[in-house]
This record gives sequence, C-alpha cells and structure tokens, in this order.
Amino acid sequence: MRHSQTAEARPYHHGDLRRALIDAARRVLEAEGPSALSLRAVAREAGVSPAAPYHHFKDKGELMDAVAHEGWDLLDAALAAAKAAASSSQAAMNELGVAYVCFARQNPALYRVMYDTARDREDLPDKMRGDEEGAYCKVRDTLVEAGANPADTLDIELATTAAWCSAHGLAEMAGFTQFDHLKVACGGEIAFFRAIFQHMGLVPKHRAD
Amino acid sequence: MRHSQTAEARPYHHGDLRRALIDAARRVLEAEGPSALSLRAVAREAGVSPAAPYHHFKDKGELMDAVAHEGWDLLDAALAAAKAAASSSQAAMNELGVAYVCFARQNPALYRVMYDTARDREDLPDKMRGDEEGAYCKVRDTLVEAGANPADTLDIELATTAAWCSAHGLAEMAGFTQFDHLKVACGGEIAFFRAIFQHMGLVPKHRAD
DNA sequence: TGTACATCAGTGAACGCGCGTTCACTGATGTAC
DNA sequence: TGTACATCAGTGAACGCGCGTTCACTGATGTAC
Repeated sequence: MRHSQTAEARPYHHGDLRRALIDAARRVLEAEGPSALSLRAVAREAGVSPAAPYHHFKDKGELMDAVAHEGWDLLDAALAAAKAAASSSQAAMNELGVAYVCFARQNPALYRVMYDTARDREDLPDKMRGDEEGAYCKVRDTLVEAGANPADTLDIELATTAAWCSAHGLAEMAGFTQFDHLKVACGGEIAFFRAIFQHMGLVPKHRAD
Repeated sequence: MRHSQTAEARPYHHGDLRRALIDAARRVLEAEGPSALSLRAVAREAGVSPAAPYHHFKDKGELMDAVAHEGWDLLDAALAAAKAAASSSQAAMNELGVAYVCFARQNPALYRVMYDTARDREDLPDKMRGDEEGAYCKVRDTLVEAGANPADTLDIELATTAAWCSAHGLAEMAGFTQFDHLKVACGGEIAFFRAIFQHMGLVPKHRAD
C-alpha cells in the first residue's frame, strides 16, 4: 500500500510525477522565462515523455494553474515570515511590502505566470485574496493592526487594494535596469525598495502623527 | 484607405504599409489579445502576404517595437491632455494618474505589449523616460510644480518612480473582476481609481497641510 | 514624347520548428484467491 | 504462498497547427534619354 512508503523510500514508477512536473516547470521558468514554459518543455525537463503529464493534468492550462497556485502558496509563506519577523505593527506593512517585492525579484518568471494566469481566467483572482489565510487578508489585517479603522470596511478594502497595487507595480518594475542608479544612490536594492515604499502611502496617515 | 475585403481592392503598391501594419497590429491586439499578436496575424489583418512586412521591418521584433513605440506615444499624448486639463498643480498629479490608468484600461493589450517589450529588451526602458517630452518627465515636472523640492534630485526621482510604480500597479490590476464591488461602492470605476490614488502617496505630503 | 530600364514593394509557395494533444501500447504494481 | 489479473502510469509515434523566415518571382512606378 502507498502509505507504507517511508520518506526515503524510492517510489515505484516515477513516484510523484505531479510534484516533479511542477518543480520542473519552476526550473524551466527561471532558466528560460515564461515564454519557454510549454507542456513539452516541462515534460522534457522532468525526463518524461510528452504524454505523461496527461495522467496528472487535464491539459496544459491545468498544469499552469498548478504552477501558479504553487506560486501563491510560496508568496503567502514569504509574507507570513516577514510579518512574523516585524518588530512592530507599524513596521509590519513595510516589511510585508519588501518581502513581496523581494519574492517577485527572486522569482520573476513565476511571478509573471501567477498574474498571467490570473488575468487570463475570469475567476482566478480569488487566489489572491483567497481564504482567511491568504495574502490579501494578511495585508488587510496588518493595516488594521497598524491603526486603520476596522469599522470602515470600505476604507480598509481600498487601503489594502492600494497597498497591493503599489507593491505589485514596484514588483513588476523592480528589475528594470533603468533604476540601477537609484539603487546605488539608495545604498542597495532593498534600501531602494524601502525608499519607494516610503513615498507610497502604505500605512494610514492619521497614525503617522 | 483600409479595405480588407472589397473586390476593387487596393492597388498593388500599398502606399504606407508600415503605418497600415501598425494599425492592423493594434486591431489584432484589442480583438484577440497579446498572445495572438503574430507577424502572420498582422499581415493577414492588413490584407497582405506574410512576407510583405519584411520590406518594412527587419523581423518580428522590430514590428513589435514599433507597436510598443506607438503605444508610448499615445500614452504621452493622453498624459499631456490630462495635465493641460488639470485645474491646479495639486490636482494635476491625480489627473495624471487617472489618465494613465484609463489609458491602460482602454488599451489593455497594447499596454501589456508596451511593458513586455520593455521587459524583454535590456535597453528599451528608456522609452518610458525618454527625452524631455517623455511621460516620465511629465510626471516629475508635475511633482515639482505640486511642491516637491526640485533641489533634492534623488528625492524627486524616487517620488516620480513611486508614483509611476503605483499607477502601473493599479493599471495592471484595474480590470480584475475582483474589484467590481469596490467600483460599485465608490460610485464608478474612475471614482474607484481616485479613491485608490487617495491612498497612495502621489503628492509630496509636506504640501498637503 | 515614348520607351528602356532600374528600383521598389508586393506575391505565394515552401522550409523547418515546436507546440498541444491523441492513440495504441507496455510494463510494473497491488490484490484476490 | 504463488499466481492470475485488473489497474495504473508510463512510452513513443503520429496528427495537424500556426509560427517566423526565406526565396524566386512579378507587377507597378519613376527616371534618363
């Protein structure tokens, strides 16, 4: 039986090809960019025939969805770690922003796939806000902890959306060589990110006084 | 001028096929999205053989560059119009932001191509800042007029970059159905944009008092 | 003014490519008896 | 305990597709004389 396998046991057949395909997809992605992410390339990278993935995914789109889903999970984890490490509620918003942009910077191709699949489908943006554990809620809760009025739900949602959009914009452009001189002037890439966030109204202003 | 299927078709020599190809590209783009923007599709839309474009563009990339360039020109014009219409320097930044996002919303596929070609090439981001007439400078000058200290060039550049990234983030996500309920709550899409910009620190704060 | 000719801007067929997907198949595995 | 068998997860060849690009060509045009 399957559950008798130990963690170190060599699985029969491929073992967990589904998992292996998602990992292979990430490798293809970071090595060759989003445009190289074909089902065949993923199978090739995983060392498997082009037909094999069809035992685990209905079609190419389902594989892409799985890759994007993995990306959202990783992003959630990165944000959770950043929030846990923040020294105060005030600092947490900035740390969240930095962690978000660093994630995009370290996984640029994956990040693009996450938003491309969200854009192409009509229904997928839910991944972003997701359940109560999702990244969206993490940002919203952090805003409240930093002093936003939790009773004004519309304002909270707008502030959360504004923060998300700001971070997304910076994340998308963070790699532009155009900004190299600014990064140098700020004393490093992360310092540059912090300086930009400083100019963006991430934290409710009425608390800054 | 552009008759795609009339029998008394255009003369053998087209006149300005280069122009016609760029126009055709925009039609393909908005009708079928960025993934459908192939050189063959553009030629087809222009009513011309697949080889014809090679008399006007070295390869597909050069055609794409021309399309993106057209996009930047259109964006520049939209921003210039918005700035000219603004009632005050203070209002100008918000008007610029709204015009930017509206442009992206009205030309979503073109907007994506603009950034995709900027991302793929190492050198193209200059299009964005460009010469003194470029969109980047328009934003920077508006910031100065709104009260930013022109002597602190690093701060000005950071503020301009922050504003640009914020607007870009909103522009990319403006179409997500996720935000539909917020648009309704704000009383319309543009009101939603304004509300988001309100939360983003577009204008230097020391002038808001 | 008419004509030869160079030049330009098209055509249409062909090329090789990688793609997503299907198909009949095969071989390893777990289970019933 | 050994064996037959159903099931599952692979293979590899094939399909049709649209792509970017090349090629020899041809028709239209402007110009020199």
